[in-house]
Order: sequence, then C-alpha cells, then structure tokens
Amino acid sequence: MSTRERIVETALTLFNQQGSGVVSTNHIAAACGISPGNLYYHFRNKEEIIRAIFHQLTRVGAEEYLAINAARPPETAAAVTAMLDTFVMVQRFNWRYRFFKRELTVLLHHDPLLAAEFAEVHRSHRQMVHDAIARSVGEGFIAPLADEELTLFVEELWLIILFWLNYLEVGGEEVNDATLARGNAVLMSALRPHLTAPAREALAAVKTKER
Amino acid sequence: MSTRERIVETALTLFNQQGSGVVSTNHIAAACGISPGNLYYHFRNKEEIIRAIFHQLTRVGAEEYLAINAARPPETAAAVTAMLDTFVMVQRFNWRYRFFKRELTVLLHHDPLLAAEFAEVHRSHRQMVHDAIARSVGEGFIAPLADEELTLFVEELWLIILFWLNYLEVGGEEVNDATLARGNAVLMSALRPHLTAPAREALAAVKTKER
DNA sequence: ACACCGTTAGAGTCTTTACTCTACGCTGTG
DNA sequence: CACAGCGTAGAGTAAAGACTCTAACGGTGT
Repeated sequence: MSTRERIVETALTLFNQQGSGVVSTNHIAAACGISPGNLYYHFRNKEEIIRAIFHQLTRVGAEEYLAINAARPPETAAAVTAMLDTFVMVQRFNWRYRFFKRELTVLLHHDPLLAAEFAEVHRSHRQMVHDAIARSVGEGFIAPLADEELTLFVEELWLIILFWLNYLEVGGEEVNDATLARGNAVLMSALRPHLTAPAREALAAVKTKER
Repeated sequence: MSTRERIVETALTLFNQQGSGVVSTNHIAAACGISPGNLYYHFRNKEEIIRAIFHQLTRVGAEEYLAINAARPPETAAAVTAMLDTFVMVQRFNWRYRFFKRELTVLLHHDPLLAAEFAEVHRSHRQMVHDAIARSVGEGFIAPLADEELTLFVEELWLIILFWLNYLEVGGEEVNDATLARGNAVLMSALRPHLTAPAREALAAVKTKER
C-alpha cells in the first residue's frame, strides 16, 4: 500500500474512533509511522485528507451498488434479494465511514468544496433509490400507490436504511451479524404491507432458503 | 440569566454550529463576553460543560414528556394526538441539542462519566416507548401483534422519531414547519397499517380538524 | 467603616496544533 | 558515473489550545 493510501486508511480509522475534530495531522502521521513533513508532502492539509476519504467512499460505493443492482434479472426473488443485499452493503459503508455521517453537517460547514461535492452525490443517490422503487412497482413486486403515499413510503424505507447503524450506536448496541440482521427484519417489517402477493411468497421462499 | 446558565446556553449554540471538537473554552468565554478565568470558575473543564448540557436535556425532556403523556385520557383521539405531540416534542429536542446526538459516540468515548449517565437515561427512554405502545395496544388503538412483530414495529417507529431530523440534515433540507410535518406524515404512513378501525377514524378526524 | 466572600478579569504557563523548511537518501536514466 | 527528482525525515515556527493564578470588584452583614 502506498504512503498516500496508508495515510487515508489511518486517518479514517482514527476519525472513526475519536472524531475528526480531535485527531491532529501529527496524530495521523505518528500512527502511520511517518513524519509530519511526509504527510504534508502528500496532502496540503487535513481537509484534503477528508476529501480523499469522501472520494474513496463515493467511488467504491458506486461500484458495489452497480455490482448488486445493475444486472439483476426482472424476477421477484431477485428483486427481494437485491434489496436485502443493498441494505447490507449500505450498512457496511455506514460502518466503514461512520465518522463521516456523524460529523456530516460540521464537515460540510467547514469545507465548501466538500459541501458542493456532497450535494451532487446526494442528489444522484436519491435518484437511484427512487428508480429502484419505481422499477419494483413497474415489475409488480410492490403494490401501486398514490404519488403522495409512494413518496412517504420511499422516505420511510430510505430512512431506515440510512440510520440503522446510528440507531444501534445511540442505543449502545454492538454492530454484528445479529444486530444487522435485526435491521434487515425491521426493514422487511416496513416493507411487508406494501408487497404484492407474489412478492410476499418470494420473500418467504428466500427466508426459508436462508435457514 | 446567571453566568453559569449563559455559559451553558452559549456553549450549546456554538457546539451546534461548529461541533464541540473545534469550539474552545476561550471561544465560549469570548462569545459570552466573559473572561476565560471566569468560565473556569464555573466549570472545571469542557467536559463538565457538556455534562451540564446533557443534564439540562434530560431534565427538561422528562418534564415535557410527562406534560404530554402522563395525564392523557384513555380516548383514541387523545392517544393519536399524544403520539403526534410527542413526535414534535422529540424533534424540537433533537434540534436544540443536535450536536449531542451527532457526536454522541465520540462524546461518550471521551468521558466515561457521561457514558454511564447516558446509558441510564437511554434505558428509561426505551422503557417509556415500550410502555406507550403497549398501552395503545391495550386500549385497542393498535391491532394486536405477535411479540416478535411488535418489537420490530416499535423499533421502526422509534427509529423514525429519533432520526427524522438527521435525515433532513443529511439531505441538506432546512428544518421548518413543512419538513417537520413531512416527518409526521412518514410516521403516520408507517403507523397506518397497524391501526385498528376506530383509531383510523379518529386519526382522520384529527387530520380534518387540523385543516 | 470595614471585613467578608462569591464573582470576575486578565495576564501568564505549558502543551499541542497546523503547517514550513531544509536536507538527505534512494532509484532510475543519460 | 552523475545527477534529477520523488519521497522522506525531523527540527522548527507561530498560533491556539486548556487551564492556572493573582488581584480586584461589588454587594452584604456588622
């Protein structure tokens, strides 16, 4: 791993543990086993490191999302599986980059450049979620809804996906397979009333297979 | 307002704006229009200020919760109204003390004393939510559920209540009456499938009256 | 008039911070 | 072999940090 990559990785770890506010560039350099001068050779300042972390987040996130969702066949079981996989994927990202979402508003407030980049990414994420739900309605897995109801439903689902980890964190619960599975269950519990009959059967089938 | 109270209030404002990591005691003192020495006369250190904010949060929060929920009559309309009022109340708290939830894990990590106090408060909050839902089931506003389903449902609702503000924040949306009302709508959308017929009517009545 | 004490100011200390500067080694190329 | 240039070390600087100390203020009781 290059020095630059090691700096980013170390900074991410320290930020997650202690918060980016109290972690100094000297800390990062020391934890990397390099000199401060070396760190500043690779990054002009701390904000640039944070932006590098954000760039990694978006790049890898987009790749993984596409890997799960781009080529899925238009089958009910595949749709349900893709949704569960996406949930797990988002949880993994929220965990890996947890300092980022925690400190989001403060970070954006301190770095207008980052704020602009984030706004763009957020817009496209929103679009992806909307498209995914619309596709599922079109394919007949989710019962048709009035526009207003659909919007609320999408927000409900997205909220659960986005904040399950924070919910665990606030509650002092550990993040592990069991608690992640519980998040999945909550999501399904919200989803169930809106599924069509075939989708409900497919879901039951997936569940049975898992055991 | 006493100097001590002014320090707490000013610190809260600055923490919310800029994050507690980058706000120094000197900043707080300057913003208060007092000397650093004076600040340290009232508080031994920064952590003690944060704990004072937390104490205010819990004290006032408990008062307001009781004011809304303790004496409500066992009527369907009252139950629905109490739930909506509680939602609005929690949003107000999340907003007023927003730095606290944002930085929660980091704060708890840095101050074991605070961590212990918070664990206790969180336990009792969890209990309150559980009791409120159980009461509503008992009074016939919410359809009976299997234990497992009930747990998931409660978590779903509580998650929405806890994180609606963060959801707005992450999305770069302003917090105002319209966005708060939308949060209420999302909550209702999650609740509706589980309401009993009389509760659904009472809800419709409340909605009509609001217009 | 005076002593007392909670409150305040503000200068001062020691540490840490972000960031700079200079110099040195290593590696590949003419 | 020379030498260019990337990557690195580490001392150094100016500013800001948390926190301390001493002296004085101002209101109250005697």
